[in-house]
Amino acid sequence: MAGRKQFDVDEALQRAMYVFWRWGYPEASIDRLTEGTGLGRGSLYSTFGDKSALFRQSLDRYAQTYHPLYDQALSGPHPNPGAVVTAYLQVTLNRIADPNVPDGCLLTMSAAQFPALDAEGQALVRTMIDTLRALLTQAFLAAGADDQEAAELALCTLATNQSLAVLSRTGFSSDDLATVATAAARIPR
Amino acid sequence: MAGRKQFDVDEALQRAMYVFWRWGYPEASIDRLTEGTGLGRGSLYSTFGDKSALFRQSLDRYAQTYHPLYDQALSGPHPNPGAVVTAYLQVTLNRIADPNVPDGCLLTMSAAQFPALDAEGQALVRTMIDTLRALLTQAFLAAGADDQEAAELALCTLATNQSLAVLSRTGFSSDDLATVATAAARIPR
DNA sequence: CGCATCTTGGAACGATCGGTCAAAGAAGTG
DNA sequence: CACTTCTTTGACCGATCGTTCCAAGATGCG
Repeated sequence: MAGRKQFDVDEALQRAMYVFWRWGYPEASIDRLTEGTGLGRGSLYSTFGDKSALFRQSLDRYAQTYHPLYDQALSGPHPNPGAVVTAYLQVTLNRIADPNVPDGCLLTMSAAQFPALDAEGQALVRTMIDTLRALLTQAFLAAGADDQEAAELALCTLATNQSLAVLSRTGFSSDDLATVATAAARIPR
Repeated sequence: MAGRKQFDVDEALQRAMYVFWRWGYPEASIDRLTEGTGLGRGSLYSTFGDKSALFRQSLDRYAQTYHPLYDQALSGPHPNPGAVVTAYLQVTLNRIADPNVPDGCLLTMSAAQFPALDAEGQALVRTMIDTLRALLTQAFLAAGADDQEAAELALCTLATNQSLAVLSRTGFSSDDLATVATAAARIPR
């Protein structure tokens, strides 16, 4: 049962990402990862390296998949922190369509578990948040905000996104999430 | 080295709470709990029961300690979601004074790791969040908001608190936290 | 076909997990 | 002092952790 790879690396990485997303790094055991990906232990290790490396590749894939949604959501004429609701509800709809997609946000969950990550994981999470913050700041600058406004709006967008992620983890309804996001949209500049 | 209890139960519970707070439930190993509390395994188990029971007692203690800060922060004439900054910065100041106090918020961290908790832990976290939500709603009703406003402001306060907790986990500065909280305070009713 | 190359599944490793238990010793009571 | 009661310490349990490794088998090439 071997010879050439019998699975799609990208698809396996996506499934591994879901496992980390759902369970968090500490509870994403190798057994859960092998079960979630359908790969054997040997394939998993030879393809992605150890658990920490797989986690970092999952974070990378996550950013590549979901960060563009921010640009999209904030590219309108009057971007505001509540615009993340667009991106967020898109993910929510994805989740309803595909029950494999967990609640919340992998990056936010990883940030919450920060002390439980190893040094490399912590460094990557910090970098990703800094990158996202810079990306959001650029979006608000592009929309005409001055430096201070852009910095503040970027921070509030980040904060709104994180709270939506945490709220959804404990089963708050889409209506509640939308309420929070639209309230954030009313923050006056 | 025995006879009568040689430690203060309340103090031990407080230290155990810090361990869960810092590491999260899955990474709060019994070894870390014994080290953090200074108790032996036998004392820990005979006093508090198993790990899950100790976690729930830690959550209870957390609520008893920190939920009154919300009442305090929102008891003024014009409460708003940003008023949580008062409570939050108080905790931050506590943390600076006592380095044992971890970053973030135990309840928010537990919510983020929701799927990693057992059934009893999940039920307790949900109950605590519902209780907090009701508590906040009451505070806004008492301040003269109508039902819909009170519900919305309570939700936003909860959301702001959660984002402050997550942001602080990755080392965001007190200034950044204050920016988020004061922005939330400007949400118009 | 013969051979080298690679993948696969699963056995096995030491470490650590949560949890239990018994021996040892301190305190209270008479 | 004798005796009971309770706490503490640390060894120990089976299960699971992350990781390594190898035999078995499938593929591609000459």
